Amino acid sequence: MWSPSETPRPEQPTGRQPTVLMTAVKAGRVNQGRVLQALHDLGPLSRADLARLAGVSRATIGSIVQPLLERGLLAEGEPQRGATPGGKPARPLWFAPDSPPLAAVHLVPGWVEAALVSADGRILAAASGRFRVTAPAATVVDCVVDRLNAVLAGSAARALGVGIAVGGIVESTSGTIVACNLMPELSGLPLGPLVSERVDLPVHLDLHPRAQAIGDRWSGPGRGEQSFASIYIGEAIGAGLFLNGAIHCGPAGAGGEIGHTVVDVRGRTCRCGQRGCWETIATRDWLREEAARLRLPAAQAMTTALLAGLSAAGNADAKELFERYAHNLALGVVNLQQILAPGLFILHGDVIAGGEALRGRVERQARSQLPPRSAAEPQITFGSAHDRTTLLGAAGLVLSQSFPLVG
Amino acid sequence: MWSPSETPRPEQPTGRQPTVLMTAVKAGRVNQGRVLQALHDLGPLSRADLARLAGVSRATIGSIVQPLLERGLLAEGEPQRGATPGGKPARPLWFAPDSPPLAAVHLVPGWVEAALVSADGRILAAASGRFRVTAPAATVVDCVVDRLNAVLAGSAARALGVGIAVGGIVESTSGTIVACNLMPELSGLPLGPLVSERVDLPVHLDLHPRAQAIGDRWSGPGRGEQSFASIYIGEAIGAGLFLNGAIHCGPAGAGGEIGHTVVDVRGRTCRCGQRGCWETIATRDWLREEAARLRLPAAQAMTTALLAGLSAAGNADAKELFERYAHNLALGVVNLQQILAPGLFILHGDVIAGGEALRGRVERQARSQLPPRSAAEPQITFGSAHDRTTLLGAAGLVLSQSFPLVG
DNA sequence: CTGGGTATGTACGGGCTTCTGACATACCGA
DNA sequence: TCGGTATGTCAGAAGCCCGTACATACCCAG
Repeated sequence: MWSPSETPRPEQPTGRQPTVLMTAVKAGRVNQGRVLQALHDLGPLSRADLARLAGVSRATIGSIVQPLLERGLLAEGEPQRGATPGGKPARPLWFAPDSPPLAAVHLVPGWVEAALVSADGRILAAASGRFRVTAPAATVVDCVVDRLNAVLAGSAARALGVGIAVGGIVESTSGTIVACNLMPELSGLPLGPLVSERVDLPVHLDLHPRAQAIGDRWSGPGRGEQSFASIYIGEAIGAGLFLNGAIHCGPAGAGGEIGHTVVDVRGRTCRCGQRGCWETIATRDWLREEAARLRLPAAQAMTTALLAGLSAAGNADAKELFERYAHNLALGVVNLQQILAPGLFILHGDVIAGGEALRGRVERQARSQLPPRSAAEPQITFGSAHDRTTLLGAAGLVLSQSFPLVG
Repeated sequence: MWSPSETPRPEQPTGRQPTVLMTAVKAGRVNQGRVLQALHDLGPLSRADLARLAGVSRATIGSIVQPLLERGLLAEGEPQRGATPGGKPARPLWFAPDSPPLAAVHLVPGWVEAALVSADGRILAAASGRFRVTAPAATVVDCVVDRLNAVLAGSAARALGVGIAVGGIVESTSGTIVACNLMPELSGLPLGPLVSERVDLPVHLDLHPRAQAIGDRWSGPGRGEQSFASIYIGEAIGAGLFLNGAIHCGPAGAGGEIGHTVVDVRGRTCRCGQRGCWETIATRDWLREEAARLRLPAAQAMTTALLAGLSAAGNADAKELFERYAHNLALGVVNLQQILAPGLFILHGDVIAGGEALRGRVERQARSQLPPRSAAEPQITFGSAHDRTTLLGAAGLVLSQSFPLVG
């Protein structure tokens, strides 16, 4: 039961994308999505609150919310007194504790993690497993389905669907892994349909940084934000761009390859073949090389946490390197801000260990590098340390697909 | 009668953006916009064609189109025989020759151009004027209104509205010019409301590169494209980003400042204070400096056309510089492609004079700099030489605002 | 000249959604 | 016990899209 929910119509007179019209029922789904989003953004709200928020009548909100209550996705909380005396107390709406859960998978080279997530973002069950990077595709699929079945077994209610986040290049419309540098066996694998058939649930496949961005939006620092960039800085660098209320996705799932934007055209050669990619000066590898050059202690095991410690302890070389690393990180942020002006940048991965010392430095650097005329100063935030964001985002993929926010 | 058409609701419980819901009538407007877009993309189409294109019944298209016919925006053409024999000949729909026109203004330092544009993108009348860059704001407003009245007088039908494209930083929601480096007198000027009051028409103000992108979309190489970047390369560099069927606009109208993204962090200092902005190696100024360094003939008046000529004539230095310039241009394109993957890049401004020789070089350079795994190779196109695109785009602003394509 | 075939445009009822106004409900305080 | 106030709901109306059926217009074969 493979269901990308929007199968492209088979034949079009021209080669371009079809013109798609708005329908009453589509409008209804969009509105349901907007209400869910508002609840996620602002916490439990009564129908009256939602009506004021959207500028519509309470009756309208009632009719939008009704199907969600009947499906068991939402539930009414205890009546609560408002600030003003008098009046009927409002019954806040919130995600039902026993709502149909969402299944999520995070697949990276050699490792897979599956989880069952409640609609309000709590992880109900989790299971993970390792596999050989060189394992054949079938083994990987088995591993994914195994872990998925393990977490699905823990729930009496049938899950709404499965979201899969993959590190690599994917085509989300067909659910196919186009390429995966570190697991070449998976290239061309239609993982979405395969898993969908085995677990008999709709499956949504997408890029890891994009899922991460959705996770930030649903239950991270991006909550309630209209635009932000969610950047992963680890062995590689990628970004999920949330722009004007929707995750950005180029043709065939491209985009977000911010790690391979050139910032130092005469710099060192990147493994992608280009010179001076951001990755060459902003990943841990760069940090360790520079640390070794400066003969810092434990250079080969250098982390942002260690460096922050050395810097705070007064090591001049470490201090300089720390500042330079912040500068390098800020470079990519600044470029993105100039182009898209998301305003908010949520950093994940290795940098998080650098803590407030690093965050503040990056933010200061970024702001000083931007022209003062910029209306809103960009804000830098770190994701949470125990990084379940991607997993939550994978779950959010299911909701995003079920309730599209934009027509 | 200032009308940004979507005045934000006055008071919200929270500080964030309001939740906005979909309405039947909104859906109707969106569908009207989609139909107009399809017509603009594909030329005159019958109702049956449109129905097939959108996958809906002919009756639906009929009801969508009816109000547009009654408003005089569209008209039925002569019955035309289809390819197959038999059947009632289709009556193609197209923009009415006597449809209500759109007014457009292009305002740059020292110069203003106004035009009356028909709905199908023909320029019906034009007027331009100069003013001193240091002139007070009132003078500039007078100049704009004068030229506007001049072109408006030529039409019996009342115009739908006025679109104004401004080189500078604007806030489109309030119609205010936030800052304008080369005309500091205009900073903070609420040009939109001022003009709207004087000509008694709704006015839509936006950034020059964004208007340019809309122009490309409505009547340029971007026609029918879902995503592309429209880049202006002149004394400065700016970009309008058309992403997934909508023009991208950051908070307060920010974004698109691609000229000040860093590509050569150890390069020369930009006037913005940063080092190695794309502008420092991709504008005409760089070209002339390098030409002078190489002692090329007419270095101080060097243009891409001249350089292309010298290169074709066999001048080795010119050839090398030409290639290097193409490389520099490609740098920005590649970065944008990595981040957003628009797939299509429409270049305007000085570079156009470089002709196919330059276009081909930039495209080749860009493709060679991108990893081969990229699904779709980026395409480079030049705008038309007699560049009326911005003016047409300013007119398109009016339509875009009247018929939003995305709910 | 006539009738079959085909494709276009339109009329009508049905379903879905939101909007408006009115009504029942629930709590507070006098 | 009775106003005052805020919440949630019900019924009717309006707007939009959808499916079907019907009138229209043309070609072509006989």
